[in-house]
Amino acid sequence: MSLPFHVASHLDSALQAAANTVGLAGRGFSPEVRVADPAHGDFQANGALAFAKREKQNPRALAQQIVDALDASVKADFDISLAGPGFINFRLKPAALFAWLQTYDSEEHLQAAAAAAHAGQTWVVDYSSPNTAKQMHVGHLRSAVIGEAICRMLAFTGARVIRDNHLGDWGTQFGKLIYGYKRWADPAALAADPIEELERLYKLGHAATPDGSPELEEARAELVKLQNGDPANVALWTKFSEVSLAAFQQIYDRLGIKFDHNLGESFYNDKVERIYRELTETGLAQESEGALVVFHPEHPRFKTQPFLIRKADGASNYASTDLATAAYRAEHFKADGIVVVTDFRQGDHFEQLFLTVKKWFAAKNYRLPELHHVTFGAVTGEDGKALKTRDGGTIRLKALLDEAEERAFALVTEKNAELPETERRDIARAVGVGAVQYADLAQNRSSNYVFSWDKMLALDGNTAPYLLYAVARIRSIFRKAGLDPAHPPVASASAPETAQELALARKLVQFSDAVQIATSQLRPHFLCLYLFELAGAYSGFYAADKVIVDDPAVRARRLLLCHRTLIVLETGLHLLGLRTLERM
RNA sequence: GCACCCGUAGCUCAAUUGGAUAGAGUAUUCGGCUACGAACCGAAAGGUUGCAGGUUCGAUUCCUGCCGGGUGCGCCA
Repeated sequence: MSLPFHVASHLDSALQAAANTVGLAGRGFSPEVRVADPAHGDFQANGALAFAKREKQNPRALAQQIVDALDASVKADFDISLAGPGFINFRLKPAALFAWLQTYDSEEHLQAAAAAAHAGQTWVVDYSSPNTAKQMHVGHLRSAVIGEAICRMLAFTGARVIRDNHLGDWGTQFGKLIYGYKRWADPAALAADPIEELERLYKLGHAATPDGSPELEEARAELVKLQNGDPANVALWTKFSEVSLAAFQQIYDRLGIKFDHNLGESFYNDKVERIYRELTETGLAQESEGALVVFHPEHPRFKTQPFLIRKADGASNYASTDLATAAYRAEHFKADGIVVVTDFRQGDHFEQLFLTVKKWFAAKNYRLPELHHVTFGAVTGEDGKALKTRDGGTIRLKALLDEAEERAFALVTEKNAELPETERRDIARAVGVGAVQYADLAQNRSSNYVFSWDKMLALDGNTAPYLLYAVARIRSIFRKAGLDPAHPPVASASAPETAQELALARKLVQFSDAVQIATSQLRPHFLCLYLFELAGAYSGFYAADKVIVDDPAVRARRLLLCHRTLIVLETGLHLLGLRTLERM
């Protein structure tokens, strides 16, 4: 007996087949299988209700018919019952739970099983995307953290993932920066903290070039020289990009992020002529007040709110480069899916962009990838307002991560003073940064996110420390028993028996469902919620059932559960971008 | 003015997209370490899901109208 990885879709197919044998084929019956409240079962099928309503049948009788026709293997694996107006409830029998746990016995095997979802597909994920010559601040956190988790989930489910950092590395601000740089650059400061110095020079340049001033004309001239390939200005611009990327990478290293490409706006600067030409010749774009714009007549708002793709002065803007970017990703990377992770305020822009891309690609007969704008809400302080430092300044990402590590270090030292300092520092890095990442991922990304040190570093509740603690406790059992968790002695293990063993096993089997829903909706919080529930089931099991007991059969049975919990927790946390620990 | 997001227990959040008695954590009150990490576990209590209608076997979810908060709407990205 062996169950497929994704039990819910297995049940879905079985129910569909059963429905076909009782004459429902081709009549739009859908089983609607989902994870159930434990009070009712492990999985439930709701499809009989909707179908019976539409066909004016008795839903309960219909459900009974379908259940009767189910394949014998399904009846062998599940206790099946009808409830209420026509719910079909499925509860996995212990032997079936055991079979599943035996099969999925490592991170590699879990991944191999999950890889069917996006096998053979290429997905480009555009996230983080800071502006060069500027510090990364707290506003950049969510895109980086959510984007990386999405990359990992897509890769885990079989996709070839291309991580593309769409840098803001082009535009009018560089004229002012070069203007400031040429007058006031401090070589020592530039060597010590280049971004800090570039920000200072930009502010000076900006202040020195007010609207209508001759200084502003000079700054514009610097920009034109840059755009025309002036060697000195191009060299400066290149230097700005290089030092910026080096600084960004220090942040990315701490967050476990490594981009495949840094194709910023500058990369698309020379690829916009084609956009103007093709959108004009397909009739999508039109001249309006000297600019080139796209209207969408079928849209209530975009029929009058234009999508401006070329400014009246002939210059490109981010609509033009984003259109070129979509084409490049579709053609050069052969993307099946494109995900752009930015805050919700850019919703209008991407809605217009995607509408335009769909019409443009259709008109030219280009293959259209799936297009997803993954949005998220603002990060606020506990007062509900934008997160700021005490004196009202912007919180830098580096400072935020430093503080997370310091707070975590104080906690680890308080709880585990006997560990050597180097290990406590290492633990603090994983716990502190992990707490920041997890707090961001654990809540539905569409709402605003209230930033609270105390909540994210709490050791109970849906937090990184709670999950990392569960991992550390499992590893501790193996360590104390002198066992290698990579090779658990579980050959003589048997099916789960106690209430806590069964509850834990049931939760483990639902991992596939959690990955599926989090990935298909590009919402990592579904995975977080699952991992929290799994860790809770493990803690309940841990408190009730001692693992290292004399009875070899009981011991093997419980070690198997410990081991499978360990791999699922670690796999899940790695998918979220967190590092897991041996001790904490 | 038009549009989008949010509004759920005192607080911070879930609710698998229309399913069963709306769930967790926290705070409060009890109980549990001579068992592998008590950084834990168990229990109690806490709700007119912003308000008012509507759709149907069933609504936190969909529709309409209000009320609050946030955000966006031609040459920044």
